[in-house]
Order: sequence, then structure tokens, then C-alpha cells
Amino acid sequence: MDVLRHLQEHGIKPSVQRIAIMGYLMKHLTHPTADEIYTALAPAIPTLSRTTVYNTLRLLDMHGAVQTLTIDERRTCYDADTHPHAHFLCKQCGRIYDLPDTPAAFPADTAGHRVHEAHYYYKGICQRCLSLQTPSQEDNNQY
Amino acid sequence: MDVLRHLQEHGIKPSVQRIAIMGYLMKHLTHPTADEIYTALAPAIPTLSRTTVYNTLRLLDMHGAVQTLTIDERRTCYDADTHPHAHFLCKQCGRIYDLPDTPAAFPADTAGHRVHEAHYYYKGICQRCLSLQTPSQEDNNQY
DNA sequence: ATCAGAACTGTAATCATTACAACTTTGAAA
DNA sequence: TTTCAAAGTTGTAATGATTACAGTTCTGAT
Repeated sequence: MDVLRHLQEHGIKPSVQRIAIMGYLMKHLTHPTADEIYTALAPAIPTLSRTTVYNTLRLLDMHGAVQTLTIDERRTCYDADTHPHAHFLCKQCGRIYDLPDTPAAFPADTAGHRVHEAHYYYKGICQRCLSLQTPSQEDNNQY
Repeated sequence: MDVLRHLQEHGIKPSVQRIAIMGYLMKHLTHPTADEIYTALAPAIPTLSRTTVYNTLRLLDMHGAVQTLTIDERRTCYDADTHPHAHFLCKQCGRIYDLPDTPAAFPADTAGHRVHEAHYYYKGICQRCLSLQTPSQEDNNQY
């Protein structure tokens, strides 16, 4: 997992903060939010600012080094895996999973529009929540 | 376009406000935001409250009478067409278009998760912006 | 006519994100 | 090796969409 090279391949000048944020995303493929990244890195980089995390994530996205996920209305999530792949959001626990099977990356008919990005996602109840489910908890959905 | 029947078919008790909001969405398939709906209806229903628009849209979504689109990080949009169909967001003008061609409604392998909703969308530059594009405007992207 | 529950309203709070201005770092040229 | 401008970072304040909440109005059954 060569974070430095990954940044350079995308034309991003490295810095302590950028390496830490990109590295966190490459290590944790759990689709974290900006705030989760900030909270995780702040102890190791005490001077880190939330603004830097937001700015850096936008920079990484613009250079194609990460993918921005706007699946959940409330939280913007980030994914170091930029290959087009489908996601699943659990409406109960809020976890976002990668799905192995992905529809075709581009629609057959784009109606004349120029497509830059393709996003596929599903919402429902994840396997984990289904197996934990008891009748009395069935309406605990939060997402 | 029978708004009243549409509401009743989804088990929603009608009211002046609910009929107006549902009717607006059925007439305007442009994927408006809550605020756009409020602004459009407020002159005709002077007592209308923004809160009611938000509450009603949530109600309509929960009963399956509309589809909530979380394509754009900033704006939550609504669509009276609840059939699974793909969308295209123009990164320049922000318009959301319907795409005629839609991938399969459900993934072949859901990894054990129970899928309730399928969402497909693309981002890029729409035909309209492409045709208006001049070299000096090429970086006016807002979305 | 009465009354309880549902629906609606307006204001205040929330909270993720962005704007901004000051400070720090970097790296090239003198 | 100093200088200096540009790039990067920081903390605080502002923004703006959405939600919480408490009071008011409407509805429909009795």
C-alpha cells in the first residue's frame, strides 16, 4: 500500500496531512465520513484541522484519487476504491458495504450527455442486522 | 393525473397541503427540492409552512408515493416517478435528467443483504451545457 | 356542540460543510 | 543561507438545509 505513489500518480503534491488522510482511506475501506477521518487522525496529528480534512478530501476527489459517496442524505462518505462498483446502505445500522456485482459502467443511451462518473447503490437491511433482528426491534431503523 | 387517487392508493390521508405537494411533483418531473416546492406553492397556499413540505415529503417517501434522490451532496430532490430508473446529474448546471435505459433493478449477488431500493445515477456534463459550452467557460462547473 | 387525535405552523436549534483571514511551510532564486 | 512568493494548513465564524418542538388548527366521530 504505497500511499505516496498513489498521490503522485494522481498529480497530488504530498504532505503529512494528505498522506495521513489518503492512507487512512486506503487502510479502512469502510467508507468513512470526513469527521470519522478527522477523529481517527487527530490524536496522531494534534495540529490537524477539520477544514484540512474537508479540503483534502475535495482535492483527492477532484484528482480522481478517491470516490465521493452521496448515498446517505446526512453523511458524505469517501472510498479509496475508485473502480465503479455498487454499494449497499443498511437503513438500520447505517453501514455501507461494497457489492461484488456491478451493472455496466455506462448506460447504453446517455441522451447526449457526457458521462464522467457512474454510481450504483442499493438500500435495505444488511445481513448483520437481519441476523440480529428480534421482533421487538423491528422498527429501530435510523437511516 | 389523479393526485387524490394516487395518495389513497398509497394509504395517505389527503389534505390540501398533501394534494398540492403530490400534485406539484406529478406535474413537474424535474426532480425539485423541498425548497423549490415550497417556493412554488407558497403563493397559492399562503399559510403553507416549510416544515409541512419537509414532513409531507418524508411521509410520501415512507409510503412509497415518491422517490427521494440523494445524488447531489447539497440538495435532496424528489421524484414522483417511483419506478426504478437511472438519473443523470449535470455537474455544471445542476439539472437532473431521467435516463431511459436502466440497469437491472436488483444485483445478482446481494451478499445476504435484503434490498429495498435500487438507485442508479451518472454525473457529467449534460447535452445542453455541452452545446452552450465555449472555451472560456469550460471551468464554470458548480456541481 | 364536543372532543380527541391528526395535521399544520413558525421559530429555534442542529449540524455538516464552507468561507475567510491569519499563520506556517516549501522550494526556487539570489 | 537568506529571501520571498506561492502553496498548504489552521481555527473561527458563517452558511444553509433539515429537524425538533410546542402551540394552533382542522377533522370526523359521537
